[in-house]
Amino acid sequence: MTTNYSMEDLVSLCKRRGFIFPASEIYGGINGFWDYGPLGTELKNNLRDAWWHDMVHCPPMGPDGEPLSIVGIDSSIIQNPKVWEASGHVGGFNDPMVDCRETKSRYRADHLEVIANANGEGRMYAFIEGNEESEERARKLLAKYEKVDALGDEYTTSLLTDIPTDAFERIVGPDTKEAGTLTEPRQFSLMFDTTVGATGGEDNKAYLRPETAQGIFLNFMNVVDTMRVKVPFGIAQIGKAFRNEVTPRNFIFRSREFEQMEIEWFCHEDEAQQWYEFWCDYRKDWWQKIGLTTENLQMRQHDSDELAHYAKEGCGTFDIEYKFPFTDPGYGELEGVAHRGNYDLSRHTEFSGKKINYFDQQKNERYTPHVIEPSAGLSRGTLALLCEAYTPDDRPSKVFMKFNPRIAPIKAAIFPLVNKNGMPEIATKLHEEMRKKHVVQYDAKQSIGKRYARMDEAGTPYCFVIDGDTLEDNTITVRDRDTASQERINIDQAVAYLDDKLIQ
RNA sequence: GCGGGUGUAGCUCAAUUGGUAGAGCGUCAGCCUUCCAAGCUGAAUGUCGAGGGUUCGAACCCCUUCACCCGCUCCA
Repeated sequence: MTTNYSMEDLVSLCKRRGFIFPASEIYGGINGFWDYGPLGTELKNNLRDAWWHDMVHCPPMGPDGEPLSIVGIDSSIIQNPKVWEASGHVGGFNDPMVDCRETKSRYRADHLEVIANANGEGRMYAFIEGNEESEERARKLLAKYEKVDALGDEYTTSLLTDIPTDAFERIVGPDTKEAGTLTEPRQFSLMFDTTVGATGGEDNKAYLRPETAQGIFLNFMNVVDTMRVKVPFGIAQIGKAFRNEVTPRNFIFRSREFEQMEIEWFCHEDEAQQWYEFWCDYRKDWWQKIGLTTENLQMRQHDSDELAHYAKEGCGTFDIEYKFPFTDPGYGELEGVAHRGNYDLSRHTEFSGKKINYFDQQKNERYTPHVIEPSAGLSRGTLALLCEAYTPDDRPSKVFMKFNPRIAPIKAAIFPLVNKNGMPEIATKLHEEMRKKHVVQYDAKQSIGKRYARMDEAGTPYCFVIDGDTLEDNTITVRDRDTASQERINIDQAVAYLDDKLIQ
């Protein structure tokens, strides 16, 4: 299936119908931030609640036929800054980067070396550390520049980071022939920092979490000590995370403030592989269950060179990817299932000096559990649901949102066919009854066709209409969003009818 | 961060060679309407993305800036 609409069409509908707006729009917006409108909030909350229900309150059956044990937490966005040193986010991801103005290439400053004559005068040639081809090229160019056949000992290499910045104009980049094209090393901090306390100052610097996972690791012992859980078990958390992405792009797909739904599944090292496979399969099934179609989903194993620092060992990372309009025919990450080993718990043990492990009484064994992490994007999931639902059609609205009823922002609408002759009274009564259990809307304005069309764009799966016959025989019509077909049911059965349709 | 493009009403878009903005749809109100944006009448909404400059005069030309889109780069 190839996408038959553009992302701009979807963005336009989201704006028009109150799903998603640009953040601080009246001030010209702000790059990488978005606000959820009334319908977008309902949609996102429905996805969030479905996940929480299916993972925490009613988790799946494990391989042994017993339900999994998963508990939830909600940790603080700001933690002690040492957390991010232990996690590897400070240091590992604060790499200074160097850009080449000529070739537009970007390099990590600490991965570049420079070769020059020992007195440090004249041109210097940069190359990529550990890359023979690159180094050879630099040596050749330097030899040519110095007009020598071979470089002797008087030519030495040094780290780019040791070169004073006023000498950069004499450096030739790894992929260019001109000197002075490299920028000064610039810090790319992908974490937002902030200041705790009213007095401010560098000593009070803290970070907005770049992932919710660490909050779970921090509370591992608290949960073990209070919840009577036994390994294997999981801790789930949903919440905001913040990353200073270099290039926010593609609507809410890559934004700087986003929401994650993460489970850290703690297990014994010997069982990690088995659980890893379990979670890969289960999580893909779950996305299908929530309404994404098979042909738009794919599983992709990470190559070894793209693995995160915490996933270097163990069985790697699987991405569950969705075919978004802007990635089509490719796919974009929706959820990553990573084997984090015992990296995080070990690091926190090391950095905090506190005991973080698990004692298995039956086996009489104390160990640091391994972790399988199904980490899903709530924002990205919401976007995938919007993309999946967007259905161009020849009906009056030209498009309708084919949400799975379970996650639809509005479950049903109640209309009097005509706004008189006793119909509004009956419709109002039905609306008041239905809204006690479900998100429903009442609409009596304008023609019935317009009202159906409005609900089509909002993705409301059912419309109940009170008409002339209702006055005679107590029946109403139900109109199905996807087919526009109608059936008659007794008004007394309307609530049960909707209940039934929403249980899936 | 780089290159290209775009920015006019809630949405989609017009506005001749620079002469202080329009349409369709939507929204709202009234009438009318017994099942798919119907009909009639009427209404509201824009500092033309923002700031500066050139000009007698700028939506239009120039500069700066912001946001969005596409391609690089990045994406723990």
